[in-house]
Amino acid sequence: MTLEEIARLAGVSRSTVSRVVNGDPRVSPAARQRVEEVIRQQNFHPHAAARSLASRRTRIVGLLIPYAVGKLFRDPFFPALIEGVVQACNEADHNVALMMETSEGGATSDRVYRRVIRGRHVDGVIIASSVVEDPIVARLKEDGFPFVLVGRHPHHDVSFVDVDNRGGAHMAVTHLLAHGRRRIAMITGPRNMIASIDRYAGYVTALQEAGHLPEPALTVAGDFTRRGGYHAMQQILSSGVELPDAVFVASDAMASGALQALRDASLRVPDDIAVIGFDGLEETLVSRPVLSTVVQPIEEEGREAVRALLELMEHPDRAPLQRVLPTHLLLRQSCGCEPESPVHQKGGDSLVASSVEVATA
Amino acid sequence: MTLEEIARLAGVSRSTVSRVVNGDPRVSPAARQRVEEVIRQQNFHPHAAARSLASRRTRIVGLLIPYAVGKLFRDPFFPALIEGVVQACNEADHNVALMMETSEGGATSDRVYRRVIRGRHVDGVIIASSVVEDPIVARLKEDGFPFVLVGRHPHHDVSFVDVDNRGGAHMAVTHLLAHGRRRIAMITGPRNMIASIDRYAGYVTALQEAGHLPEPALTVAGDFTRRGGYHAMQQILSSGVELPDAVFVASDAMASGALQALRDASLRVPDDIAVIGFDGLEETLVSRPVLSTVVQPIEEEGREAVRALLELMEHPDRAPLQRVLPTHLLLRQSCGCEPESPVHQKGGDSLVASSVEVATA
DNA sequence: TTGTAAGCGTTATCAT
DNA sequence: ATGATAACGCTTACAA
Repeated sequence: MTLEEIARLAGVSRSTVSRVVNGDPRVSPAARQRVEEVIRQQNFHPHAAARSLASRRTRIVGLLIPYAVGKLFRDPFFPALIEGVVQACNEADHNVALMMETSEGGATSDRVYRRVIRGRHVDGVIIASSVVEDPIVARLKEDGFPFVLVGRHPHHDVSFVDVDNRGGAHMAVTHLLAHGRRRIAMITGPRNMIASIDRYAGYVTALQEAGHLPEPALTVAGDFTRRGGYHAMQQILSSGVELPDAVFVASDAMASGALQALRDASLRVPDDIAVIGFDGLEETLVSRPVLSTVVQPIEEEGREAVRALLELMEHPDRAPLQRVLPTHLLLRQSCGCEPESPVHQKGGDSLVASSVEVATA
Repeated sequence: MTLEEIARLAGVSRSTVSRVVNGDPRVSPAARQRVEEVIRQQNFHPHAAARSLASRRTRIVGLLIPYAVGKLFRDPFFPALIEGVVQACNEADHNVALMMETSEGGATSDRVYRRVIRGRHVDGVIIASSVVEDPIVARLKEDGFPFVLVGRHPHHDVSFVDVDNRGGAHMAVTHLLAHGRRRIAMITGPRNMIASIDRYAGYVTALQEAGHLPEPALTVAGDFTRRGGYHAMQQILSSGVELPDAVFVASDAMASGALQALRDASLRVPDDIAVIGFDGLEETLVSRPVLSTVVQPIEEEGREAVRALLELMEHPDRAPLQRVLPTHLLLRQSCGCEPESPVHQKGGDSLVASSVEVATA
């Protein structure tokens, strides 16, 4: 079934059918109705490749998971991001192509890049969770290919959507200080990820504003996994220096591991050590005590990335779009805000969308 | 840059360039070399849409996440499956399009279906985690469109890749019986998912073989989430009947919740109640006590689904391909096999690929 | 081994 | 408002 056949059956020309399909207003109501009827009868749908070839756009958005963050792909962060991206794409009648660099050393990377980007398989690309100085950025810029980063980029001339990592971290640490905590440790993410760096920066700033200096032995890098958080916490506990009375952890998964390590060390949370995490994903919020955390709007970030990309594709020489979404504190047991209770908290139900407001569940 | 221009620069015809690009052997070494040189110089890559239009294949595989399982998408099961799918696609120089039904009632569903399937946007589809009698199956069959289910289907005429859910469950319950447990409860997954049904069947069979009858109050359905497992366990504990001495849980996420509920109820695992989960995903294995579980090869399942689909696309009228991958037991603390230890276990490191062999970490 | 030429099913431009 | 007609960039018989 092709446009041509529909045209014949409806007694009009190919062009008219094309106009109907594409919602062009320059069609008489009579013709439109006849064509639509035939289309329905024949259950016709235009051929994607033919369309792309003629219109020079695929209506496909690429979602690239760089190799560097592939190991984190099992973290619920990515499903959340994907959901947001797909949702926005569905609304805009676009498709999503998932690009993952599955082997190291850039072998797959290069093949995928050539096939997908240079082969014009997609109209634009969203890069999930960028690492510092990812070479793909330079390559895309050079090729003049529309792209949006999830996670900010130091250069002023690239588009990105980010969450306020620094502000969120700052709020969390300031909150711990308000609880009277003075020796605040931090478990960061991988050092090559910008989000890690920003969260650390917020931690440092908050301490400095309170007249404290971050102590090197109290900052340990994890890898965003639960196990990484466990080991990082152990490392802090066994560092030989005076124990901290609080710890800010750069992801909920790591915070969950840290809680485990504290339990294994017979330390009470929040009595001995208060804990605040980062993410606010439902999946990782359930813990004993219930985790206080910095909530970031991941799905919204995905949606926003698509919106930005579509705009960039529409107006290729528009100035770079840079949007930072607010984070907010969700205060519960692990920081000492809520009393212990034997029932599960409904995390996420009372979240509000503001960077300064503090929600209590 | 087009084939035509490459041809001109290399002093050959369009066809020759096409042959070189597609690895056709009918090209003289001299010509091939010249063409390859020009292609490299110009950094040329064939236009995907033009290729698809002429060859009538897109080299795109659709990965469909039905709406019914969308809520489970945050479970690490899906990232694992996706990784397997993408990996196999990369190897075969195919792309993967992610299709999710993001709104209920089949609205998005229908739009996505028409656009992607009928618009020949993809050459075939992998359906992730099928529910009982998903209408999409009938539709794909009717359209004669190549597809593979992840998770078995009762009909003999559809292709699928599955894991041995029933056998895995059977092993787990039999193992609990071998530990001398007699009142074995089960927390199942959603009742409309075939995997849930199969795991329950394995549980029932194992009990029956041992001369026990499954007790209704000891079987509760969860939703595959941690919170669901928590509540299901609570329900079992408060059902009024004699407490079980073991519980088989249909997913590790739920098992993790169940462990929490047991801890909150001051019951000791495995002393008072032994627990075995299902999944074997690294992410959910970390717990106190370390979880014994049925390991299923999810990534491999994804890879295998792609292989089956590619074969089906190659030979459209081949008989349906049905492949069931083995599961195996990973025995650790929660069933009573390993002594308690304060350090984290390295889950997944010692896994073996056999349905009967029992691995101890 | 190489080239010629006819599609593939649309969109887009230009008349009418 | 409608219809010819020329792209779009490639694959694929078929011919040489």
